[in-house]
Amino acid sequence: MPNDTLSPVAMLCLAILFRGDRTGYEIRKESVDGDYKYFAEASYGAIYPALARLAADGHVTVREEHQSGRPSKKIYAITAAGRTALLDLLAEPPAPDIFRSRFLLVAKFAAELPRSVVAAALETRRRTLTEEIAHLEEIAGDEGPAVDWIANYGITCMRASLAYLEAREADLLALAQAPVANAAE
Amino acid sequence: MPNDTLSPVAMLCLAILFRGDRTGYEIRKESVDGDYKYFAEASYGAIYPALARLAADGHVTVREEHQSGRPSKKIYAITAAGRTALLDLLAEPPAPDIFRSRFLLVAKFAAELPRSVVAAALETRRRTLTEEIAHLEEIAGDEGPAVDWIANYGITCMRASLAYLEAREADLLALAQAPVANAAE
DNA sequence: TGATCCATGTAAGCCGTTACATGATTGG
DNA sequence: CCAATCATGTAACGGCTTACATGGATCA
Repeated sequence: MPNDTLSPVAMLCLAILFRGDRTGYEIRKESVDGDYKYFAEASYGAIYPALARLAADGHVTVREEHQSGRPSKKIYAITAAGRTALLDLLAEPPAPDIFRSRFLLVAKFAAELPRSVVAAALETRRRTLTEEIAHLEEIAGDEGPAVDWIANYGITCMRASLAYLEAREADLLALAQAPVANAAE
Repeated sequence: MPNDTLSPVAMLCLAILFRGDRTGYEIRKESVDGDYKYFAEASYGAIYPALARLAADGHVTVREEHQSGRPSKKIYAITAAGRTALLDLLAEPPAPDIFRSRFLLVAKFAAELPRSVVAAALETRRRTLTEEIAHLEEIAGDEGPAVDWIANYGITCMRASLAYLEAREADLLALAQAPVANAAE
C-alpha cells in the first residue's frame, strides 16, 4: 500500500463497498441515484481508475465473473485494510458540509430577472424537493437505524425548505420584472 | 468577445460586480465570507485568470489605481454586455442545487465509529449551523428585499436542521461504538 | 426497430486548488 | 515584533467530466 491519500471518489467507493460487494457499474448507479448522492457523485471516468487503485493498494479485492456476450463483471469487495482506512478517514476531520445553490443566485437577482424566469426557478426547486422528500420517505425504515436517522434528517430539512418556498414565493415573484415584451430601460 | 461559455467562477465574478466595482482581492473575500458563498467559493488562482478573461471578452472593464508600496489595485467594473451575459445565464437552465455532506456520511457509519467521533461530528455541525444562522440574521434586512428573502430562507432551513440535530442527537450517539480502549475486531 | 440497460475502460482536456513569489502597512 | 491584511499574479499538479470505443440483451 504505497500512497495513502484517498480521493473523495475512492472514499465513496469504500463506503459503498463497506455494505456489500459491488461492480463499478453498480457503484456509479448508487452514487447518482442512491443515498450516497448526498456525499458525492461520480462518473465512470472517476470510479474505474479509483477502483483499480484501491485494488493496487490492497483496500479492495477483485473477483471476475465471466458472462456470455458482455464484458466480464468485476466484483469488488472491501478488505480489512479498506475498512480501517475508511473508518480512519471518517474519524479524522469534521470537514464542513457544502451547499451550493444556483436557485439562490436566481433569487438574489429576482429584481433584475423576468418574472417567468423566477417562477420557473421556484417551480423547479419545489418539484425537486417534493421528489426528494418522497424518495427519502421510501428508504426511511428500510435499512437500519442510521439510514433512518439520516433520511429523517433530510426529510426534516427539505420540508422546512419547501414550507418556506410555498409561504413566500409570492414575495419573491413580486420583486421580479413584469413579463412585458422587452425590458429596455 | 470570442468564446461564450462562462465558467462558474466567471459567473460569480459577474454576479458580485453587478452590485458594484471590486478588485480581485475583494471578490475573493466576498466569495468566501459573504453571502455568495452559497453559490460558489473561489481562490485567487481561479479569480484572477477569470477576471482577465472577462476583460478580454468585454464583460468587464479595468481601471488601475496606483498605490505606494503595494501592487497597484485593479478595479473591475461590469459592462452592459457583462450584465446581459449574466442575466442570460441565470435565465437559462434551472440547474439543480448541490448538497454535499461529510457529516451525513459519518452519521451513516455511526454504528461502526467510536462514540467520540460521532459526538465530535455532531458538535461541529451544530456549532457551524449556529454561527451561520447568526450571520444570516445580521444581514437580513440590511440589503434589500431579495437578500432578505434568501437570508430568511437560509435561516429557516438551518433552524430546522439544528432542531433535528438537537432533538435526535442522542439517538445517533446511541448507535455508536462504546468508547472503550481499542475496538479490536 | 430503436432505446435503454448492462458493463468496462481510455484519452483529452478543463477547471480549479495549492503553493510559490513579493512586499509594505497596520494592529495587537 | 509578529501576525494579519492588502494586493496581484504564475506554475505545477490533481481530479473529475466528457466523449469515445464496444456490443449483446431486453423491453416497449
